[in-house]
Amino acid sequence: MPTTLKDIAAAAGVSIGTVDRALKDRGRVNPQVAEKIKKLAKEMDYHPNQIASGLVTRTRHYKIAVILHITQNEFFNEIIKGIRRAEKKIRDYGMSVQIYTCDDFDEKMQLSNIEKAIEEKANAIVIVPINSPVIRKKIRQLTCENFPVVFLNTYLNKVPCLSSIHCDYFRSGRIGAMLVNLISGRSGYAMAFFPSTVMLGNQSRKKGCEDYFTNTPGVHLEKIVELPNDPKLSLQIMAKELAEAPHVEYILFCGDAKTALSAMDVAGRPLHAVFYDLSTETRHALQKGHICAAIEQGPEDQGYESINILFHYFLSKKIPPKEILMDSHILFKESID
Amino acid sequence: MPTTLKDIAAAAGVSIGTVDRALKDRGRVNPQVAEKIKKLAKEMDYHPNQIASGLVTRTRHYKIAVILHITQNEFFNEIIKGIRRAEKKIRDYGMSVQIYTCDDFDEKMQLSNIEKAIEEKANAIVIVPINSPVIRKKIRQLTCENFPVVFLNTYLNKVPCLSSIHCDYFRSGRIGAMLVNLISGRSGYAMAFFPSTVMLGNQSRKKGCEDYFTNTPGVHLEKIVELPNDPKLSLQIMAKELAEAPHVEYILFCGDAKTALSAMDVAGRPLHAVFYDLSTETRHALQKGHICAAIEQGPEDQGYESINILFHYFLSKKIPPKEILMDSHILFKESID
DNA sequence: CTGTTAGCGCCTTCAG
DNA sequence: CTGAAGGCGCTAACAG
Repeated sequence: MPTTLKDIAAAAGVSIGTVDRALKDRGRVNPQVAEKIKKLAKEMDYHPNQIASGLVTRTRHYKIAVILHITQNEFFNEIIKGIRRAEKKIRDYGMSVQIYTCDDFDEKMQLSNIEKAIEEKANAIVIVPINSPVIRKKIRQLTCENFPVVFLNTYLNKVPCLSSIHCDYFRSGRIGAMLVNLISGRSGYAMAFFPSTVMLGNQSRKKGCEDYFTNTPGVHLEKIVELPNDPKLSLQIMAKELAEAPHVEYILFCGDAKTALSAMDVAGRPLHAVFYDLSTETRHALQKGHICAAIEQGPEDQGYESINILFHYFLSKKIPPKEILMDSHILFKESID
Repeated sequence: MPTTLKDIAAAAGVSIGTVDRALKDRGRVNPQVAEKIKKLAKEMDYHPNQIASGLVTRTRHYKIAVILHITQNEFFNEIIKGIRRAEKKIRDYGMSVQIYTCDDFDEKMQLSNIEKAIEEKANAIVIVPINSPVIRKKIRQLTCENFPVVFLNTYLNKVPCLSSIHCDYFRSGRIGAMLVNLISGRSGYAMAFFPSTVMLGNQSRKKGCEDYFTNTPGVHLEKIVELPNDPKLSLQIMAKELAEAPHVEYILFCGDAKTALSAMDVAGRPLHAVFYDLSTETRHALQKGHICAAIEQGPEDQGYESINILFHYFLSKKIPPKEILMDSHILFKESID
């Protein structure tokens, strides 16, 4: 049977109140007594019972604000799924989650969402930060005031935060490149289409991709095309690029799957593709053999983990790692049938 | 703020005790009152607070016995890691885990371990069952007596249990086959080496592999070789098979990685291989490019989940799914650098 | 500086 | 059939 505060109190000949204060460094306790208690706790292998603490924590009603950078898309629906799963768990501990959505990449709106969250007494913020001066300044300020901010899915350069959760973009870029090389049989021509590098994660992924191709023989990477956030425009650009480079047979794509599938259709020639993320479309395309592989970047896990670290932070003042990298998973048709 | 029993009691004008009895169907409560309470609970969106229940459950000291089929190996060390992780979590709830190891595939010893566990008042068993009549009979009997038994990593045909946790062997077989086909550039000759089909999971994996090759053009599968549990003997067999089929360039392997790497070395010609599981050796071989890919079959998750379902079973009488399939993950050099 | 106690939500036992 | 009360381990407020 695990040791409790009561056990230690009995062993030390003091009250549980004193033991609690000593172990949690809440002061107001004779240093020598505290020393003795701490030693005893170690000897008796004491670990605080988290669920009992949880019952107490419940009365404090911690609120977590989740601030997105867009209204929604399929990738973020997955992230939200993870957030909801975490929410279910932390509810028993009296913690709650409030999600603030945003017109796509509207920095002013994101800023006002931050302010609204603070007004509404949020105790922490999970944010998909838009890379703009106002947002950067605001978050710097919050972190300075010791307000916990967690970056989700992407991050900001030189802006401090409690923790930053995202996939390993660089590695993800290398994996994508490797897969294209593999499906090509290590020859021929490939083209990569990546989203705007305004989001820093995308820069990193691009670098990973470049790193692989410059260091590995095999398929030749014709170019990396950066696509805008607008689907129609993206489709045009993609179609044009593919038309202008008829020797390209292999594609690495990150963005809205529907767009890419249309562009491939328009191209009117067999194209072998690797897609990032596993939207419904991507899943179907994979099943039907329209694309060769997909790289899933753990959106659900990211969402869950962003809430989970704040849960532990509130429950036991546990400082999370500065950066948490989630795994990417490689999927083929055979993985999902 | 989430609804509590107290809230419902107040709303219904009865005591907490009555509400509790009504909602948990513990009887001894006026049917009409019970009806009213249940309706109220639904309306007020009541969900029992798991951590509060946990504090109470603590006094019951549930014990889970984990019964392995071997002393240890690297794959099972990972499984045990997952079990330990789960143990940490359930300790607060007054539950404990005791692991019983076994001389390799010694059915008599496994049987006596089961009996020992029962004697020592285990409330549930997680077992990697050896496929032998005595074990099958014993487990059938236990399940008949409503004693919770969970199969871990493998299962027994027509032997009922509370739940069975393992990877999707058939799919895992298909994925391995697909990877070999992919790395071969869809031509040439391959050979597969699988462990003894005494463990039913291995049968399934083999079938998945055969299924893929009979339905997919590309590399030709020369044969599937079943390896014994003995490393030295395995090495001999593997070396012999590879020597007798000098045209074979591609290998799919499941078993002790060191054995396979030695055999590949002995063969003295370039061989491109896909290995199951991610032992230290496999990881190194992957990093150094000695093998092309690995398929990780989630041992850590399996271990964790086996304990976790019993945790929920004890905490809230939640019946787990009959079968829980864990994901396999595909790994290349780029996934682990 | 230290001890005592109420209470978090739930479950169980014991009275009524 | 129903209510009251104690207790799980921990925290915090208060009394000493």
